[in-house]
Amino acid sequence: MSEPQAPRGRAPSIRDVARLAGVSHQTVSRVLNHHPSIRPETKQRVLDVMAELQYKPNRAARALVTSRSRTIGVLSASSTQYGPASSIAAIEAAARVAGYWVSTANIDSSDAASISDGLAHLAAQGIEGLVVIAPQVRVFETIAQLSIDVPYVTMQSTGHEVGRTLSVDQIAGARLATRHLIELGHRNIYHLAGPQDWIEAEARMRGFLEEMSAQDVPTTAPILGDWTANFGYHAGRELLTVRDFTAIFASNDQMALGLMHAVRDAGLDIPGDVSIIGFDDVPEAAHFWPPLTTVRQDFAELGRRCVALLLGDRDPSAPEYVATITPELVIRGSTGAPAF
Amino acid sequence: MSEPQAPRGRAPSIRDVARLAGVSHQTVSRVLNHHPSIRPETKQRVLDVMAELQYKPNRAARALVTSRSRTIGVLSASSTQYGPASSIAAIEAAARVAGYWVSTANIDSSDAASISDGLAHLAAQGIEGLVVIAPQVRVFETIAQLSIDVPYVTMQSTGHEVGRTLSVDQIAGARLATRHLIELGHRNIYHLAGPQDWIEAEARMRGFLEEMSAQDVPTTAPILGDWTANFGYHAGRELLTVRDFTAIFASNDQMALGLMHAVRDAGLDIPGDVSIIGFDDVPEAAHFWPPLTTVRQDFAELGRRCVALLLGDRDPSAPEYVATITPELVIRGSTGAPAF
DNA sequence: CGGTCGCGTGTGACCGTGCACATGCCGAGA
DNA sequence: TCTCGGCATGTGCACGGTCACACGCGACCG
Repeated sequence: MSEPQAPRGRAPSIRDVARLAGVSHQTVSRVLNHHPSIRPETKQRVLDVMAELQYKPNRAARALVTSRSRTIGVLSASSTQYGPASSIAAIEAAARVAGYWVSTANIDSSDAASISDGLAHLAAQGIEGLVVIAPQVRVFETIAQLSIDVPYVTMQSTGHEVGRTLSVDQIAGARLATRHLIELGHRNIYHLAGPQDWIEAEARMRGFLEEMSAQDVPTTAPILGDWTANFGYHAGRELLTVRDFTAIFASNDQMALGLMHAVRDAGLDIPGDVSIIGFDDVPEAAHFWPPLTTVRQDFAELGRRCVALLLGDRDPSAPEYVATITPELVIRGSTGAPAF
Repeated sequence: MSEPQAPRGRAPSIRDVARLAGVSHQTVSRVLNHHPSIRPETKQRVLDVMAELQYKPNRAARALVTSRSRTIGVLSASSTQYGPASSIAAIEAAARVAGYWVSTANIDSSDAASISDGLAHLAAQGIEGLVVIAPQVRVFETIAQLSIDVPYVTMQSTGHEVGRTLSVDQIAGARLATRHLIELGHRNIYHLAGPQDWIEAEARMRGFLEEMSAQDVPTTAPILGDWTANFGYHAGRELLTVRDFTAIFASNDQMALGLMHAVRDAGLDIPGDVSIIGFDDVPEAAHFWPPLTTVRQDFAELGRRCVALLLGDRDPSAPEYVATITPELVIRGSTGAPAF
C-alpha cells in the first residue's frame, strides 16, 4: 500500500505513468520528448506522477524504436597516456552534457586485428559518432573496409583525411619547437620521433623538417621511437656515443625525460652541453630536472570540440572540416644556447 | 539483385535470416544463444545465412527483452592519471573479452553533485556491474542513497566497505616503503599524503603510521596533498625552511617528483641530504632524477581481476569479498642512508 | 504395447518506447 | 452556417529480439 498501484518487481513504464496521470501513454511520451502541443497542466500532472514513481525512461526501448543509440564511440590507442586520457575524459564530460553516452574501445597498436575488433565492438553498439584517438593510418583503412557509416572525427590531421578532423596543429607545434632551438643558435639538431605509423608522430616530424629547411639548417634523419621514456633513454645512450649535436627535439615529453636521463648519465649538462625540448606539456614536465621546455597542447579543449563537432549542426554542405587548435611553446630550463 | 531479398535501408533481423535459411526466427535466436538442441546442419545453414547477410544482433532489442544491458559502469575520478587510466583500459579489455561493454563516468572530486550525476548517468544505462575507481568515501554513501542495486567492486579497501573490494594492499605497500626508509637508518621521516577523502590516501597514511609505530620511530603529522607534482613542489619548499627530516615518503610518484624538484632547488642532494620515496611506479619514475624508489602497483592486473570478480561466479554465500594484490618495492636511486 | 520423456523446432505474446494516423474540439474565414 | 485547419490527445502498430508453451517424432521403459 505504500506505493499506489506500484507494479512490483518491474520498473515503471510510460503506461504506468499514463494510468496514474489519467492520460494515454502517448501523452507521456510527448512530455518526455518536449512536444509543443501539450497543455501546461497536463504536462505538470504527468511530470508529478513521473517524480512520484521515480520513472526513468528505458534506454533500450527507446534505442530500439528510434534506432538511435545516443552513444558516441571512442577508439583509442594507448589510453593510458596523458594526452589521450585527458581527451577521453573531456569527450565523456561533453557528451554527457549533450545527453550522449560514451563507449570506448582500446586497441593495441601492434595488433592489426585489434583495430577491427575494436571497431566492430563499437559498431555493435550502434554508435552515432566516432572519435578516433588512435592515430594510426591503418585505422582509417579499416573503417572504410568495415563500411562503418557514422560521422567520425579524428584527433589528428592526416593531411589526407576523409572525415572531419580536429587537431592541435602538430606541424605548427613542431615548427615552434624547432625554431626555438634554431633561434638559440643550435645548428646540429636531432629529432627523436614517435612511431612512424602514428599520424601525430609523422606530423611533428614533418614540422621539424619543414622548419629546418626553411631556416636552411642541414638535418639528419630522425630517429623513430615508441613514445616511452625507456626508449628515450636508450636512444640517448646510443646518440651520445657520437655526440655530434647540441640539441634534441623529442616528439613527446616522456622520451625527452628518458633522453635527459641518458645525458645526465653521460655526465653532461642540460642545457649547457645539450638542449632538450619535448612535446605535450604533461603536468609533470615543469618538475623534471631540469624543467622541460616543451609545446603545450590543450587536450581537454580538443575533446570538447570533438563532441561539439560530432553533435553540432551537421552542415551537409561542409562535410569536410578541419579545425586546428594552436599549440603553445612553453620555455623552461632544458633549452639554452649551445656552448662553443 | 546484388543482395538476395535484402531488406533495403534496414539492418537484417533474425526474421530475415530465418526466411532465407528456411527456419523460424526462434531457431535463429537459438543459434545466437548457443542453445544445445539444434541439429548441426540446421545451425550451419543459419550461420551461413548470417554471414551472407552480415547480420548483427541488435543490442537494444536484446537489452529490452532481457532487461540486461551487458554493460559495466566505471565511475572514475581523475581518469587522466596513470593509475586509474591503466585500470580502466584493463577493465575495458577484460570486459570486451567477456562480451560486455564498458561505460565510464568521470566525476569531479571537488563536486559532490557530480558524483550523483555520474551514478545516475550510469544507472540510466542499466549497468549490471559497477567498478568504482573514484576512491572517495562519499561515493559509497551516494550509491546507497540512490538505491542503485547492482553488484559493485571498488578498487580500494576502505576497511569498512559494503561491497566487494579488490585492491592493491595499500597499507602493506606503505609499510614496505616506510620500512625501507627506517632500515636505511632514517628516523625523521615525513609523509606527504594524498587528499584525505581518498581512500587510497588514507590507507597509505595508515600504513605509514602503523609501520612507524611498529618500529618505535616517532612520527610527525602527515601533510595532506592533492596528488600533483605542483603540490609536491610547494610542500617541499615549505618543509625545507625547517629541515628537520632526512626522508620523505610521498603518497604518489607525482608528488615525489615535485618534492625532488624542491629539494634540488634548495641545493640539496638526493639521496645524500634527503631520501625520497614515491608510490605507484609510473613508467617514467625510472627516469626521474634521481631515478625514484617507489612501490609498484599492478594496475592492469587490478582491472582484469575487477571484471572477473564482477562477472565471475557470484557465489551468494560470500557476498563480502576482499582480495588484495601485493605491491612491490622498487629500489632506485632516490633513497639512501642518511648523512650524519 | 501404451505412456512418457527428450529432442528439435515452430507459434505467438511481450518488453517499453515512438511514430503515423485518427479523433474531437474550437475558432476563423468564406 | 458550413468548412477547414490547428491544437490537444488517443489508438494501434512496429522495432528486434527472447520467453513460455506447443507440437511431432522417435526411443525407452514397465
